[in-house]
Amino acid sequence: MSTNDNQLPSNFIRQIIADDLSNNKNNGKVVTRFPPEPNGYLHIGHAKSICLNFGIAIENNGACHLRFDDTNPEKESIEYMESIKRDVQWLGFKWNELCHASDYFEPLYRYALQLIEQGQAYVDSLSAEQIRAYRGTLTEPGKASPDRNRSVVENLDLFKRMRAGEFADGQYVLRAKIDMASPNINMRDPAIYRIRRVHHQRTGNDWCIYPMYDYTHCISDAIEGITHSLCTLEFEDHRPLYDWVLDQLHTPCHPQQIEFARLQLEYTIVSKRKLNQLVTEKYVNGWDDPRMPTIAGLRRAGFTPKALRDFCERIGLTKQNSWIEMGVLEYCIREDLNENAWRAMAVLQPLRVVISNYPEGQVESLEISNHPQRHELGKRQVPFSKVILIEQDDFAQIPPPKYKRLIVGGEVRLRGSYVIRCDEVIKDADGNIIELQCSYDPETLGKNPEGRKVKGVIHWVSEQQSYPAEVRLYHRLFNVPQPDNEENFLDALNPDSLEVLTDCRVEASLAKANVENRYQFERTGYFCLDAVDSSDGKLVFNRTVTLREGWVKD
RNA sequence: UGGGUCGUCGCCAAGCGGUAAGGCACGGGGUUUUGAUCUCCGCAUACCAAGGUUCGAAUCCUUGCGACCCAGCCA
Repeated sequence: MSTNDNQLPSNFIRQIIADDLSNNKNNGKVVTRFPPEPNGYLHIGHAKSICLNFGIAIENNGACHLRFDDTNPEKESIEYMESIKRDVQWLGFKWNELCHASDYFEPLYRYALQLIEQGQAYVDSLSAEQIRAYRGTLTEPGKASPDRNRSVVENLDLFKRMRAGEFADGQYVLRAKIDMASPNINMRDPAIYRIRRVHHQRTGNDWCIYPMYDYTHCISDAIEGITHSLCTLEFEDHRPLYDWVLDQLHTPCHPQQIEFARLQLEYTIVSKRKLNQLVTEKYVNGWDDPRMPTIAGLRRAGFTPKALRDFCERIGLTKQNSWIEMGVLEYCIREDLNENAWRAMAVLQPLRVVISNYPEGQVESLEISNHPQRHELGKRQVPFSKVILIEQDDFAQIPPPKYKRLIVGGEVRLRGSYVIRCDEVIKDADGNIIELQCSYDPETLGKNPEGRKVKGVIHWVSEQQSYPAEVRLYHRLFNVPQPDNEENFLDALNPDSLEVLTDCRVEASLAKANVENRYQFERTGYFCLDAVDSSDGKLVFNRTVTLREGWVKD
């Protein structure tokens, strides 16, 4: 699909690519890559990168690779790889090639030999602590390791023996020989290979040395013919090293690294380490807990791929560190769901209403539209009877100002049904309201009553013809806009982020609800069936997002 | 004077020397059998600050100020 790019919002990366194309750089090709390390689940910050990389490729008739940056087997797993593939596909993207940094372990090794032969890499016997001490500080230059001038022959021998497994983990490291006095600390002879006897999820025990990110990433990009290597701002300082490696090795192509600001969303975190901690220490129920900002969590909560893609386009792309308000994400999902979700009625906290003048035992089938604007979505039958359930909040003995729901002696419209009047409140011995005695106006089905205006409309279900359900209301996971800035982000956790309602009743049509569908429970929000905890006999709904609130009672 | 990057509305963000787009949020009208949706209107004489160049500066120059990133054998 090619896109008319003057319809897409301009951003600095689109401009760079347009310029490159007009200069026929890379022979007019655009190849990008999304390169996650498989050490956790993807989150909404990754969604931004996915939409960027795949989007750029689609817009320019180019290609985008999914590449696993799997050079640190200690933290990586097949489970994470599978989840990443699933999430990228669910977001609606197809990779042109599925790659792994580990596919290149052999060429990477040969390139390292070349660097050594060129006198641009050496085997160092300093310990990690010593290397840190030799590196200097932000304001002071580093100093050379005693091994820095080891001969090429000796370096070659040692590096080959590193690979052969003759040395213990940590005993040696291969370092690029650049500049120990560079003001850019990344250029002070960075380590590019370490000895680590760890089973690799793909290469097994073939290797006991593993290449480091800075050395691997640029070469992987070059091998794959990537034209634009898009990454986040913290790698700006690494670009000189990215370019240095490729310059020494004379690779067939030299991709351009371009950095952009990572997504920061208010009231949430996108640090993999911290998300991992929430899961392993059971602050949430897994990576796909609907409160998590992971793709899996958002999916389970009922977010749609379309809404997430729209969000990623709306937030823009710059080099400015910025915080996106939750309102933007909520707007995106509401916009999609408002248009596409089927309407239904569900009473979350039921209050029994007996319609005294309605015939005992009669059940009427009312036909109600599945969508108020999109009539092509059809209608459904909703049973009405003498005893119905309404929301406790929709009745008030002492109404707050501007209240337009049910009050004693007042009238209200039952959505898609009749107008009822509340005649009497029934209470138990403790004074709790347990039932309302109401009467209905048989002349008000499908038409307004004569001579009076009924302002309020409330939802309802028939007591007998409704189904029990559990409804989970999710609130923000954190109480502060920027939990990452707290001393301890766990202190900012919202203890009430999960609210479980177990006495809900949903209209009959929802008994056939399926996981793929999204529903608007009229007047309360957007919901979907929980993909994990629902079963044939049990309905569990997750609230994706509330409806926009135009009126909030005190 | 360690290096790198960034400062345009409450939050994002266009703008690339010709006189401040757009979105979200917010406020106010209208429609509505969802306090939803939809719709109309309003919302920066002003672009971190101060100088300078120019007929003309958010855009160019100078000097300040502020914020973020970097001292893993993580990515």
